[in-house]
Amino acid sequence: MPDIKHFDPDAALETVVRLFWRQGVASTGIQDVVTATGINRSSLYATFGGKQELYLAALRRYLELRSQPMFRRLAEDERGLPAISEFFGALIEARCSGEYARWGCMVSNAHAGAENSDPEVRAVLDRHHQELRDAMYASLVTAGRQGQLSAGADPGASADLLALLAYGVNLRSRAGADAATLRRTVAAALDSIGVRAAA
Amino acid sequence: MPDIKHFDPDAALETVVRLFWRQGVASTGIQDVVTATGINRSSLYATFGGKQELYLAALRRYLELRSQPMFRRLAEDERGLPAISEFFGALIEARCSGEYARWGCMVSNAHAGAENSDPEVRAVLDRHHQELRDAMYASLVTAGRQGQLSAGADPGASADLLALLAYGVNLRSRAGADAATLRRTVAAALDSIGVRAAA
DNA sequence: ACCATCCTGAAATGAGGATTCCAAGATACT
DNA sequence: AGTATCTTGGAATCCTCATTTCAGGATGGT
Repeated sequence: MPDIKHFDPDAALETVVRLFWRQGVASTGIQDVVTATGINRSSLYATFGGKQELYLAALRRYLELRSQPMFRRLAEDERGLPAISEFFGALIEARCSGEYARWGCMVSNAHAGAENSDPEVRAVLDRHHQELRDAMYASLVTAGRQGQLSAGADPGASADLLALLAYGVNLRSRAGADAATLRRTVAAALDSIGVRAAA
Repeated sequence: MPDIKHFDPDAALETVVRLFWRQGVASTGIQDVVTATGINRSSLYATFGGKQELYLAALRRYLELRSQPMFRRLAEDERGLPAISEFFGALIEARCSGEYARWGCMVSNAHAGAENSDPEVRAVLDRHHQELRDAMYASLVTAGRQGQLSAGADPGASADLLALLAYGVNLRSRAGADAATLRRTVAAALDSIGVRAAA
């Protein structure tokens, strides 16, 4: 009976993700969204609700479609330290070159803004951190099983360390950090965790 | 001949630092500044210029009065690894409890926002990073002179790593990260750099 | 062909944003 | 005391913000 939507909500939300990702929620107006998506204001509000709900939907989409696939791949990779090395390699590549260069990570960016005081946003942030850390942990346990870890290394603390390192990479890359330096830093971190010359 | 200022620009700027630090520049209005400082709009603009100049002045003040003293203390401390450990201890303490708990670091926060596209802001960010890294490096060289570093450790790469770790601590603490976990993570990082049981 | 139902476009709303203007007040030197 | 010079308070400006409203258009089941 009713009329049908004249646009694809999924494609629209992807466009919104990129807007909020690059500029942050506080610096992005609804007008920017209207212009970028080509959707009318009314349809926008009818489909997604207000700006806060739109941001939340975009943040959740980022977590699900951008972060979690990387986490899963890392956690399920059976190679141990090389998997972690590859994870960081891909991260630095994505942060420093290509379409999203210098955008940082949408979730990391959310940590620093005023949006993190919203409980629902905070929940996404915590979930992101938990899953990142857990993926690191799983990969480190795999590495340990294969004798890749140095004697004193604690997988739990190392997972925390590597997770925090990822946030550091995300932040500094947004301000123009050199990819080669970031790679060298990550290599040193992995080298200090693993048995010498394992990474 | 002229009338004299009826307020203390230095105290006012300190108030502004705290506003921008906590809420970010995009979420802080000039009205907020007027209310918090008690200064009139006209005097504000006559003294500091517009919002962007005010933010820059606040950011530079933060770097000079909050960051640099910590960096200097670290660089000049002759104890080596214990100095680095103490630096992170004080950092985590400041980020997780007391007056500025959950505010993060104003410079780290600036990395994630849209303000980082301003070249003058970017310059402050780069300067902050350079000085943080250099202080770490100096302290690591001191540690190396005293035989506190493990055989394969490279002071340069380790300095990069610890600097990025600090950004991670700043970010995650703003989203409510547990102080004990952060301490444990830092301890593990230092442990992996130093000779066993040195930190 | 009808019509209830939803979608769309553009304008309207009202709050809040940064910035400027100006009259009135305060200052310190002559 | 007079006056040039600066500060101050508060209103005024103009723009952008998020959100709502509503008339008209499109849809698909009957």
